[in-house]
Amino acid sequence: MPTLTLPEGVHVELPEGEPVGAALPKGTIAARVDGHLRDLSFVPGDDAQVEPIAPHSDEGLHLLRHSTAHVLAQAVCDLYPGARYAIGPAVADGFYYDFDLPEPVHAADLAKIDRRMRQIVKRNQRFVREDVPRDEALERLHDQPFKIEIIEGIGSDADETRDEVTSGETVSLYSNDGWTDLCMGPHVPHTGMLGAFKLTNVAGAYWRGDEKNPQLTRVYGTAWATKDDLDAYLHRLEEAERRDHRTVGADLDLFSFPEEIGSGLAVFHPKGGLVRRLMEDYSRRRHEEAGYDFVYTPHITKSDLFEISGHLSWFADGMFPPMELDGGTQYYLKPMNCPMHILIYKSRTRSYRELPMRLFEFGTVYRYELSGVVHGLTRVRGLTMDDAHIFTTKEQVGEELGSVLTFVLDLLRDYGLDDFYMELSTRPEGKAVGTEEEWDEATETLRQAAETMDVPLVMDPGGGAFYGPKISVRARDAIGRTWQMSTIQVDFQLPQRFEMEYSGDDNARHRPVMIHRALFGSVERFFGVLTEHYAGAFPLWLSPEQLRFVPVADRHVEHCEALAARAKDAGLRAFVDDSKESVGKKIRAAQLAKAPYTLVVGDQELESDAYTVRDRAGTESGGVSFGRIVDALVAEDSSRALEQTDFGSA
RNA sequence: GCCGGCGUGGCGCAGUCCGGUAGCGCAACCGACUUGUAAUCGGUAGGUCGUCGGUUCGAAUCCGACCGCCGGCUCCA
Repeated sequence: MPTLTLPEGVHVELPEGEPVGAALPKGTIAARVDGHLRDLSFVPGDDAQVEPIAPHSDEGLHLLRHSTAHVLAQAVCDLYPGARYAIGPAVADGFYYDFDLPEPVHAADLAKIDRRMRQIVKRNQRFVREDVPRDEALERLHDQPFKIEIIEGIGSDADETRDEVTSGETVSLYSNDGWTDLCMGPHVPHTGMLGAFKLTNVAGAYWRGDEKNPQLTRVYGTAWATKDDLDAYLHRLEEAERRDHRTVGADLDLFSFPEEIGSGLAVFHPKGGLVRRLMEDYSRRRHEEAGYDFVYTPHITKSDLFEISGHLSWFADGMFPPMELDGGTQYYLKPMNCPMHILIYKSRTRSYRELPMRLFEFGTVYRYELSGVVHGLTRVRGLTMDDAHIFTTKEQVGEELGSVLTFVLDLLRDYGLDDFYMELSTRPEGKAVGTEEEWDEATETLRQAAETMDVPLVMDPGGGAFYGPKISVRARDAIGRTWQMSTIQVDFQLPQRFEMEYSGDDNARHRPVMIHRALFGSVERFFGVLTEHYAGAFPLWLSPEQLRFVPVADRHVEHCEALAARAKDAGLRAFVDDSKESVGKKIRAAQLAKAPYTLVVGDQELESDAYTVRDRAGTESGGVSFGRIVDALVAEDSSRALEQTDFGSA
């Protein structure tokens, strides 16, 4: 009977034929053996280097979630005889399992499946691994066509799952209580180690992610190391729901999507329009200071333009269908601004002295997004890009990219986002124009610029646009979600397609390089993200309303109006709530409207000219003069502060 | 586009399974109260039940198509 020595000095005896995991110290699941995540029933020998995996670690959670997925499949097979199971991996925050079922599963059925899963958990069923020849596996899973398809694919050149555990000669099966699944493992030792899980929803998903394949039923769940972790996660979900820009947008009267206009086409109401204008105005100001020139271009164009650019051959499906004139000429709504900006460049011959040329436009474009993907303001069919195209010489690209990145991060911070990472997306195989050398060069230029920033960089292989690689800036919001914000792309292709040129100092003609960049991406989407980031409580400089007056009685309205006029003279957005409601009700209305500051004005204030400031948190500060309030708010507004002013307690 | 769910006054919902011509709360409007930091009281008005078609003596309710929304999948220049 060999003995295994774990790093923390724990000795484990290996009973013949028993999984080691069961004998591991409490809180330890599976292990890392010689650098590989392993099922301890297959530890190669007692001289192996074994590190226990903590349940809270990424690997620990992965094991937990994948094992819970097995239990889910087991429960579904019990409850739906004839069910065929496909794949069930761990994913971020949880797991899913895909099934082909004899009858549809509805959200209401999840409770039933959950109960069955908990029975299985209670029985402490061992996860037992067997490595069997392929023929035997095919026989044992003969009524599971998806598993057969996977087994037949194992070991082939296209198979990426192959490693030294799944050799191709044999395949590994994991069984508990007679239910068997094809699986690389590893798993937790037994089902009793699971429990902090919850089935969350049921949805359709294509087999192997291909829309040409049949659609399966996917059951999603979340699983955590402890009940507290699970509760914390569910709480985060609730918090995200509370911040949902679609709800907040309706509650605060910011925007709507009238059905009569069409799917994915937003209208901004006065308050939302004001916030949007404040966002745009600041962006314009900064772009002007950074040397951008503002241009305007039409919304429709003849098909020629997008034939030259290549958009029509790659993205015709994503464009609204053309309008055809009598002569047969086709006009399209523009899905991109770049070709229009290129034509501005091409309107006359250009000199190297004019470069870099930076053309900026809040350009409204239309994209025919599939009906199922339209989502609030974050995925729409009509959107306004804060789009700029920078034309540079080849020599200038590196430096320009560096300053663009600095500019972008700086500006995003002003809007209140400061936790970033960058993603470098490379050539999409089979969906790209230009030579591999050009792509390598453009990618390398981007990488070098990105590496000068003090922000982490991750790779996104194959994620680039058809004309060039891109850097995406991703930002984490107030509750830790990441959003793709700005994109910066280097493009050698469109300058070629449009035969762009400039005269160099050598009196020869040269081809400029083009940088595409959008900071908000889409103004609508950025608006939605900020709404969720702030949960509707925008910082003062972006708030549609800054100071609200609540008169105690009708006789105080006049004084409030006078104060509001003073505030407006100082450049503040002030509002008097003269509705005939109780003070309590008006305070409540101000709070629900996320008014940054509220002043209740009654007889006391008329006499003393000292006010009690109520902020969004409901904190009251008394005895503040109106002059001081105005000065403080003007300062908070102009500094674009993210925190509210502290007036101190009275 | 695909799978599943859903669509009832401005908003949130009940009624739909078991057809018999709509109800609640908030908001709006009117009146009383003139109010001190998160909801004063009373009253009034407002809906061809997403749209079109079908079944039926009769449809919010059953069937079909379309439009739109929600959760995923696929997609995202």
